[in-house]
Amino acid sequence: MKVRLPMRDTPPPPFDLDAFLPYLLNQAAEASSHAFATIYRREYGMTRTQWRVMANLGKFGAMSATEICRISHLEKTMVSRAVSQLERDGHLSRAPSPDDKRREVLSLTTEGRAVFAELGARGMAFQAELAQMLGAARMAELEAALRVLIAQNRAPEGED
Amino acid sequence: MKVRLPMRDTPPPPFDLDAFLPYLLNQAAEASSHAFATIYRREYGMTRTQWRVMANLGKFGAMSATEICRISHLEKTMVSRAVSQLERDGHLSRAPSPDDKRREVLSLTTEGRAVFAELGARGMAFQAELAQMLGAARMAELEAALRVLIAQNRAPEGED
DNA sequence: TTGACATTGTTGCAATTGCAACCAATAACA
DNA sequence: TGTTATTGGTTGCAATTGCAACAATGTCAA
Repeated sequence: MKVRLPMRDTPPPPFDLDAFLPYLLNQAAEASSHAFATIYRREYGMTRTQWRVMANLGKFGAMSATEICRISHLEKTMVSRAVSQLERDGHLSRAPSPDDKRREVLSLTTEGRAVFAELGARGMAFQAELAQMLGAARMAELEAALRVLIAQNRAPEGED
Repeated sequence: MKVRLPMRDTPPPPFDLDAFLPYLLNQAAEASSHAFATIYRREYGMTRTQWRVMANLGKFGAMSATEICRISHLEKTMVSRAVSQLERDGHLSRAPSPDDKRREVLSLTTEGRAVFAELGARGMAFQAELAQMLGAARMAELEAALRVLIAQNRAPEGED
């Protein structure tokens, strides 16, 4: 049986990066996104930012760049450039807002919607694969935990 | 009771970026790392890569840059530069490997170990806060799920 | 031994990023 | 009104990134 011996001080447990949650999250994010990122990069010539802009327009319909910024938590510079490229590639079109001449209403073109439909379908298939790795219960738990972390740690609107 | 009506085709469920696991993981990673990143950036003038290099040297002791690359999954260019900066700032020192004149054995200086001890302690405190947000059970579940995703999705050594 | 190939770490360079400055349009308000 | 502040979006520029090329060293078989 264990006896409590007198000791000067307990050595502090060493920090282990490989068990540090932000690091694990980052590694999991990179690993899990890799295969899908390859699809929209190689097959559609899109960057991650372009894909996110398209995904938001695909889900929510027409909206302005600033709204996309708020929803997607992307820098407005990146959104501006992604929009230009998506427009150049015929995936979206801009329309001046009638009531506010500063705004531009962005919406997917027919071709953009087609690309979104394809990528969306493949995204859901991909997600199904991930769900299979974990099992449905674990997957749901994971999603819930991630939402807690996001809600509690998200920087409050333009901090830092 | 629901009756199966004849229909042309069921509308496919739309893709929702906000429920896409890679996206959620990325958002959770960014949100959860933000506060801690601020610490090593602002208080120690270190980048994320520098912190990771230091964390690995702190845990494993002396090792070469290439070994750090393998462990941390960082590009060798970034490691090379991070090492230069850490050396410039007195956090680590290089020693030529006696048996292989190409290699350099890297190790933290006394000062580097002190910084690692401080940051490590704060990292563990930070992790404890995160654990409190989720509860111990959820936290353990989360970690397990992340390890599964990493193991199953990690690109097999220099793919792409 | 030599010659082909692999490995370690650095650097050149082009592409990406992000902050700040900017322009134009609108809102707020004295 | 006129004046000032705010907002939507773009662009300049400096810093960061990452791939490819590189020099130096090491390995191994002919």
